[in-house]
Amino acid sequence: MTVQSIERAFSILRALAIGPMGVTDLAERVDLPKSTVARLLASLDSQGVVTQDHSGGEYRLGEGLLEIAGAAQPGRNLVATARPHLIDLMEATGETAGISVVDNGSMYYLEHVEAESDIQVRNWTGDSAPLHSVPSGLVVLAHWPVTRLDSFLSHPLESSTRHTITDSDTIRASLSEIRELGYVWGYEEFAEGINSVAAPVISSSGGVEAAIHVHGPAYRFPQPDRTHDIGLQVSEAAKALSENLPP
Amino acid sequence: MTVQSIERAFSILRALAIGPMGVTDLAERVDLPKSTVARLLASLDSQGVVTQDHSGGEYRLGEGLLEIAGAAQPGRNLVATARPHLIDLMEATGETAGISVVDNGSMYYLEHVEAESDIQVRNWTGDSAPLHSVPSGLVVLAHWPVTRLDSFLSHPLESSTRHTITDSDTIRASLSEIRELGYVWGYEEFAEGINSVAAPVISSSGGVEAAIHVHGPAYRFPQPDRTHDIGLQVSEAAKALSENLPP
DNA sequence: AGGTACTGTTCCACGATGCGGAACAGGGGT
DNA sequence: ACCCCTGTTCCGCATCGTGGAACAGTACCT
Repeated sequence: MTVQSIERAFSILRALAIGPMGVTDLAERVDLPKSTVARLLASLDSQGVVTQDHSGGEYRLGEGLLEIAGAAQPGRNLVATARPHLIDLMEATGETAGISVVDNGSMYYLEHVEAESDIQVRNWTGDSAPLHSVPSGLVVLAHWPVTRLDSFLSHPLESSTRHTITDSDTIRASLSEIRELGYVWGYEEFAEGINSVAAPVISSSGGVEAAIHVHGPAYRFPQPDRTHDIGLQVSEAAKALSENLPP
Repeated sequence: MTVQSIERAFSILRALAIGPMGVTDLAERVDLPKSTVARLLASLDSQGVVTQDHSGGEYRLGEGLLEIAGAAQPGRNLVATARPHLIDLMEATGETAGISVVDNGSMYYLEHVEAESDIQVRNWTGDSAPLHSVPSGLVVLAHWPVTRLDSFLSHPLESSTRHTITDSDTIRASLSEIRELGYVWGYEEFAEGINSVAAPVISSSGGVEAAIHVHGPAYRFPQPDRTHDIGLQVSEAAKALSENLPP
């Protein structure tokens, strides 16, 4: 069913992820005979995923691992796990649902599930938006440690539309509300004619790496009496996703 | 000399680095029987380094790979980046300073900087301690999302010494205080005769992955009038480290 | 120097373990 | 209904990995 050597190889890699170690320590840690660990390490070494400092020294994780992992674009299967939730949201609201991640100081749109409607927001996948100008960015900011938030807000904030909020104090004030509520609405702050709600996806380490959201044309979305209702749905979906995240 | 299955497993991973593929394509690419590839994939899947979209679908590289690879660089120089701060702390307090990370539900002691004193706590490097029994674990718990905290506290907590706090409500109550204060003292809770302070190292995503701490013999550490003073120093050091962490 | 206590590495007979051809099961497309 | 493709399971065979023990270095005390 499952291949023993692979299982063992990866427990070795995981052990090495903690820090460089020698064969003996490693063997004890993963509870395997030293000779076995040595052989597995030799194989992993020949694959370039581990290296030893000087011949006969400690082992550490190698470049080869980064080479492979580099291709695993951040959030590749975040998308896969998120999809079902996005589809639910889309069906519940009738509007486009999506997920985005923090990338290089902006929100990067990873995936979209389109509404079944003739008029809908365009596919934003692959684009980025400034954190302060989109709800998804705001929910991320709301969960950042203060020091990081301070340094972000200390740079001047640009406007995307005439509705964009660029005053750092106003933003700061809204963040605590966002933390309480669990979601936030944005009204044409990034693009004219588009409103959206977002909620944070929280990883098991407690950090916020992503947000999911629903976008719709401002003239019909949201129905004024459903803002809280829809906000809760997004928040629920985000919470559900947070819980069955891979790590 | 070299383990066949590992060699094969990594050629599969390398092939998947090109892009998501099905078993058949993959088998042809790496020139192996389909059944063999399927079995290897199943193993890799159980390790979380590959995932398939929907049961019976294509395979792609998984999050687990990033988890390991992420530690390839930053993990190794976490210690390097931390060292100067630990040395500062050690010199300021005259006691041993260290850094530990969460590993497999425990705090794992990564590195120690020894006090320049004849009597000092032993080198804890490489050992692990239950999260609830050490200050470093408590500061980590204090920054976990509630759902994860709940599941941790739902398991029975073991005592290490007669001072270990095992009541989940008592712990829960102390966590909010820890969040406010930024540090926490532990008095002989994990080992008799040892007191320690810890503060959380917060990554750029907002998650807590490590803690730094100062340990000393209970008879001289801390001087009762300096608990807050020393706590602040540890907290400052942790904050400083958090800020020049590699992303 | 001479020990001692480590380290990582190699050897090799044994048999558990992974191998792979072939048969199976489940979807989509036509 | 078919066909063709997918990923998955089965199972006997022997290859391949296993792990104890012996080896070979190296750093550290006496």
